[in-house]
Amino acid sequence: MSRADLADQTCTIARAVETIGDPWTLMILREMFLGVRRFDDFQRHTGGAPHTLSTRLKRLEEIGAIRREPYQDRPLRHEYRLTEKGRDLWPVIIALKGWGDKWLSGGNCPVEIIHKSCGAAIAPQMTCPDCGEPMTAHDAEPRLSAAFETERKAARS
Amino acid sequence: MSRADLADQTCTIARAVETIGDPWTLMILREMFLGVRRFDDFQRHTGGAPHTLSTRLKRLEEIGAIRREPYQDRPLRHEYRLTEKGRDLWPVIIALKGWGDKWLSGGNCPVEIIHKSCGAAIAPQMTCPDCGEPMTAHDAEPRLSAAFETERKAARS
DNA sequence: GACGTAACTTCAAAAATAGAAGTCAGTCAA
DNA sequence: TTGACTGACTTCTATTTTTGAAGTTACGTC
Repeated sequence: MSRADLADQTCTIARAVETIGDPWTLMILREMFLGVRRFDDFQRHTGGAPHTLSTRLKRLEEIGAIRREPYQDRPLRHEYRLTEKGRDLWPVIIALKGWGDKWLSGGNCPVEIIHKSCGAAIAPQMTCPDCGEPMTAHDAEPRLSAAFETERKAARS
Repeated sequence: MSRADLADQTCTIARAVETIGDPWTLMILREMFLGVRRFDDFQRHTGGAPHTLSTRLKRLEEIGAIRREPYQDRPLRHEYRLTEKGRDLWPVIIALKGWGDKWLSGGNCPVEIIHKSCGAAIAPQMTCPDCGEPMTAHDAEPRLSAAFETERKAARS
């Protein structure tokens, strides 16, 4: 099975992974949340090869996570901006940052997140929207739909 | 710059991306959070090539996110289990799931998360640990450390 | 009119992935 | 005791992807 076939799976995690779960796409998203919008800046800050970045940006545009907008005529130049769909990826980047800060930082974390409304520098947390308690893997139990369960059991290749 | 060099960056997001930000690693993690522990089951459920999965599992073990443990002698067989470092990746997978459910599901999401302590089927949310409010990209402002800011400006290649 | 800039595209070489087949240490059934 | 089967891989080759350098286009500037 090739990576592209993950998009056909029932599981929405697999689809999300296929769509944005590659290193360079994630790096582009990091940059976008830091306010970067232009091709050359993506290159400078991520270090990715132009072709690689180009394919990723095209893909993100195709799926509607970013849009390409002119910021000047003569010569015509474009910049990339997050759409709502793209901005909704913020928790993914923040979750990666949270893990990186805790386990890979060696003490210093170069980017702080400020919560605008309360002004605190924070590490955002996953919580239960129902009872408001913070959650970790221990507090959660996955429940598969009947159809998905059947599909998984059928997977004997 | 090759993908591996992301590990040397100051930014902890880049490091996290280099470590676990590839499609097959993420798929393995999804499976682990669903309770899968054995090589052949990773193959069946992710569809990844054995060699690809093998390298990813080795890497995850190297960094201490999973450990390989015997579950029987004669013949000796091993299974993979998440360590604390690995379990801490739960928010990453949940964030991907949240986005996938919202934007790619086409209505039905095959896996529900049950919050054990309150019993509700929920979509975990990023919140500010300081004031307890739910957060999105709009509510957050990144603040770069002085050193990191300098490093970024220096990146004119 | 030579140089610079932004946003790419094209190209060849190197690296990674896919899928099939093979390996190894054992169990189980006839 | 031969032969099939299991689980967990490793090896192999063909294909695909990525890298990094160089080229392109359409201007503005000195």
